[in-house]
Amino acid sequence: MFDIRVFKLTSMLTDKKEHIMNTAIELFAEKGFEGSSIRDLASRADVNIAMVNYYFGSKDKLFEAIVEYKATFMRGKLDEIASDTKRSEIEKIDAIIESYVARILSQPSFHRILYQELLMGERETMQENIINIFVKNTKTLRNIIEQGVKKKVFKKVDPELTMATLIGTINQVMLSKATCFMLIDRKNNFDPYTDVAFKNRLIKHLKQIMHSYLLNK
Amino acid sequence: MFDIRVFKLTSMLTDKKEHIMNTAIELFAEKGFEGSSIRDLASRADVNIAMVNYYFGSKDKLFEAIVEYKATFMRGKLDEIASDTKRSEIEKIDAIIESYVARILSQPSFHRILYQELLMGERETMQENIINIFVKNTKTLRNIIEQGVKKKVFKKVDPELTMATLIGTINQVMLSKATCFMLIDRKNNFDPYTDVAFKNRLIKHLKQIMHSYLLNK
DNA sequence: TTAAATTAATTAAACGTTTGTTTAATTCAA
DNA sequence: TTGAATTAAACAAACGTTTAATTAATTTAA
Repeated sequence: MFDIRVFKLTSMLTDKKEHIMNTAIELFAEKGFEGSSIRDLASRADVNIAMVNYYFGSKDKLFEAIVEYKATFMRGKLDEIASDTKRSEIEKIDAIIESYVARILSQPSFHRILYQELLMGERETMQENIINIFVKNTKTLRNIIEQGVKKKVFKKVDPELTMATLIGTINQVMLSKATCFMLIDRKNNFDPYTDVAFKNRLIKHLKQIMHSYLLNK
Repeated sequence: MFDIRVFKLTSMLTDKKEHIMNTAIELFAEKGFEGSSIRDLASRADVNIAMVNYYFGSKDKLFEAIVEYKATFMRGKLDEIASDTKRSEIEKIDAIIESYVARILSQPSFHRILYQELLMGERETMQENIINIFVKNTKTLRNIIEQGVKKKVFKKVDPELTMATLIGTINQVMLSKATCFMLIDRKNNFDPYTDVAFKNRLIKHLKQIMHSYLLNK
């Protein structure tokens, strides 16, 4: 009984904070961090303006809290794939492609915020935090490619720019609907974030291009 | 004598407008459009605050003027390559890679602004203008790939996502130093926008990956 | 060519909003 | 009764923009 009530309180408390953060993610993804106001956020989240500062201290700290909060979703999966001894190098690449595409599709707004922030030169401390999220994943991916090259199942490729191709291709179509529509034939009611056929098409393309580029034949 | 004075006046007038625009490009690239204030811009450009509105009408129209002003630099070259009958399809791809990399390196700040804007959902009319800049180039590139596929010198690839790979790879390393440093080994005093060795490395990688993916062997 | 009239460029100051943040009072739950 | 949660109101600062006055340049007229 007591436990339940404590749990309920904590849960509700967290709920409200999380609700603000999730609303902020959507808002920032739409209008950018600078383009979003706390009043706008409070209105959307249906909370008082003062609550944002009450919970997070400031607008900047709200952003940091979001990164901290969502970053955990991004860790783990890649290392799991990398350390799987049953998979070959190219199978690991395939698994990473599927995992990375799925991840972005599950958190498209958050992903856009991260790259919006990376595109800005300002707020260096924020940049450092965001970069740290990627750096680990980057190293893991590079190790797989370098291992494949060493084993001579991969050609002698440029590991770093190969990663740029992999990540860059996905970002190019996933970061904005505008660029996506630019590239593929624009159709009514088409949403790259929810369209399953497009997801599979993207995965297929990435696997094909990586196979033909990486594999020694 | 009279002619010289008229020329000088016109030149200086344009100079001042251009000076404001060029300063704005640098500022927007650093802090984003929303993150930059007119006071900041006026201070950097060493002009009075009112001059921005005097010349351009508003902050939004200044942005439109910048796009209009710089967009001309981006047209022409691609069509020239595409319509060259002396070049084969793969030679055209190679030429486009070199041209596109060179173009971004010559206007890195402007290019960042374009993509910052694409990443935002807001300001739809601006988005349309920017998209129109890319759409034409995109079609030209797609035609070349589709032509290569038809002639069976290229494999049956996904033309649209192949473009995404080409453009996405370049953007991934060129749009922000942060992502660039993330991928390649970070060195002191390294600047991807001016480093000639890095430019050649990127071009080499793109050619290799496109050759191995596109060409029927 | 020169003086007056006209137009353009430039300025400092102020405009009304909106911004992020804080306060002080109040409601709520423990 | 204590402390946390919530509120409406107000804060100063910064925002894009406008104004009205001044300077500079150009055109017009004598």
